[in-house]
Amino acid sequence: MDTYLSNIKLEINRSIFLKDPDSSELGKRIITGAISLIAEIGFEAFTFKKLAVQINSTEASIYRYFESKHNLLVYLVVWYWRWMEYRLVFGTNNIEDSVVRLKKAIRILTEDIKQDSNFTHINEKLLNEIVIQNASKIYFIKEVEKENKEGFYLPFKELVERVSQLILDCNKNFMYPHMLVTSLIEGARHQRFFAANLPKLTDVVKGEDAIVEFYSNMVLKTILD
Amino acid sequence: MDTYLSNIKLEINRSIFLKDPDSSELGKRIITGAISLIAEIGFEAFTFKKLAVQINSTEASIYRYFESKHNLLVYLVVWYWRWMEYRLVFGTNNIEDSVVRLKKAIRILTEDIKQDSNFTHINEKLLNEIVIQNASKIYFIKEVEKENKEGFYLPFKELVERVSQLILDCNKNFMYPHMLVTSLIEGARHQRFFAANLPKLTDVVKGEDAIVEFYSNMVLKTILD
DNA sequence: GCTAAAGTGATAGTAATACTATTATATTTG
DNA sequence: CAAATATAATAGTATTACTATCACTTTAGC
Repeated sequence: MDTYLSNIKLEINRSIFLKDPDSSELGKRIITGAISLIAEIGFEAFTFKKLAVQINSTEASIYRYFESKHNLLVYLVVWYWRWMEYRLVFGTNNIEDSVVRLKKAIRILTEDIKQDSNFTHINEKLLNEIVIQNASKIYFIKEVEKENKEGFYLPFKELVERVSQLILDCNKNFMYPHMLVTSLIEGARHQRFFAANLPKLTDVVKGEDAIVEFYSNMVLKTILD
Repeated sequence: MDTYLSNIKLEINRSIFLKDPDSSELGKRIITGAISLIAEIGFEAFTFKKLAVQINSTEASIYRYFESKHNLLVYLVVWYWRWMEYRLVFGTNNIEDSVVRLKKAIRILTEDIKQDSNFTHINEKLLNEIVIQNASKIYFIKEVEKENKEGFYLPFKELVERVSQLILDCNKNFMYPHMLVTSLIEGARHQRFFAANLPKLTDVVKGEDAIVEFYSNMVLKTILD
């Protein structure tokens, strides 16, 4: 198991929030509370009013941090991708062999998430569940172009670009690295959702992690001749 | 180009609607109008009130067909997967060679959608856009278990099962056919969305259809040794 | 051709949602 | 200690996602 640095603060694009939730005690309670409440009742039923009750604050106070519940979700998803990128860079550092490095990267991106205690007010396991169910809701909207211009998808794009480079390190002639990486990252999360909720749509194998196994195999066979 | 049968009626699970929209003139106007309005303003901004104005009817009348806008979306998506299955069965019929048949199936599932005039009140090109942006919203919800029991996801599951069988026809030992098929079907639609809105997440190649090419190659390399 | 039933339209109403605005009271900072 | 800032408390608004009622019209069965 890798050991990470303690007390990292991940940088989040300032246009996502009105006031940095990481800059105050209330801000952190908003994030902690939002993660637990969205995981519990789902994003559709989640409201700032309910969150305010849960964290003993008020709707108006939460609106000083985020202009909408949509933007709060964007914040959580963006934080998640920055965290993934951090895990990826940390976990693939100093691996010389490009294929070994890519395999490690795929494992990091597709494995099940356990608790990570480096970011005290964020429950990564619950956040992972939230991302699995809701990540695509931040871009499958009419306002995608506008939010793209504001940089909301940059962390995801940068993660995809980084992994694409790892693929090109293995086969510099491979033509579709980005397609492969997005298929891998989104696909793996969907498989976890299907395994838990719609098992006929996936192939659950007892014991070892079929999802990591499947995507490792898929990527390597696709890029190598 | 294949020629299909005319005037097919696709069977839709009765629990999705209150009254079959295919059984009346108003019902068909609701479907036609919903497709054009959702494509235009997006599912989030879409309301029965706005739809009523567009089709010169009333909110209450639409509620006699669908109990919620969510269920109307389910209807559209379910219709789409039944239509895809129809295209698949029709298009792979009488192909003896299992690899040739699978390649044809992949093309049918991943190619860009042109107009299909067999279902007069449904604009398949617009419906395809709606499915690309909104299909996952019918299952990424807290009520997934309940809606699964009502059979809302059956058409998608049956399509996935059918393609999984085509894969097993090529390699009966392949362990993860469902994972591969869902990665393929969802992935191809996401790539089209990325190509149009977030091009850094995909690899657009001018001229031929990179998406069909990529997924054909991915599937065949993954299943064959 | 009449009656009953079903379909549709018109209108009204409600609880909840997603905010905005205002004022008062704490807390922090210089 | 004063000034600025953060938060709480409260109220209010437009919209949404429905539900309910009643009247009118079309259709179907006898």
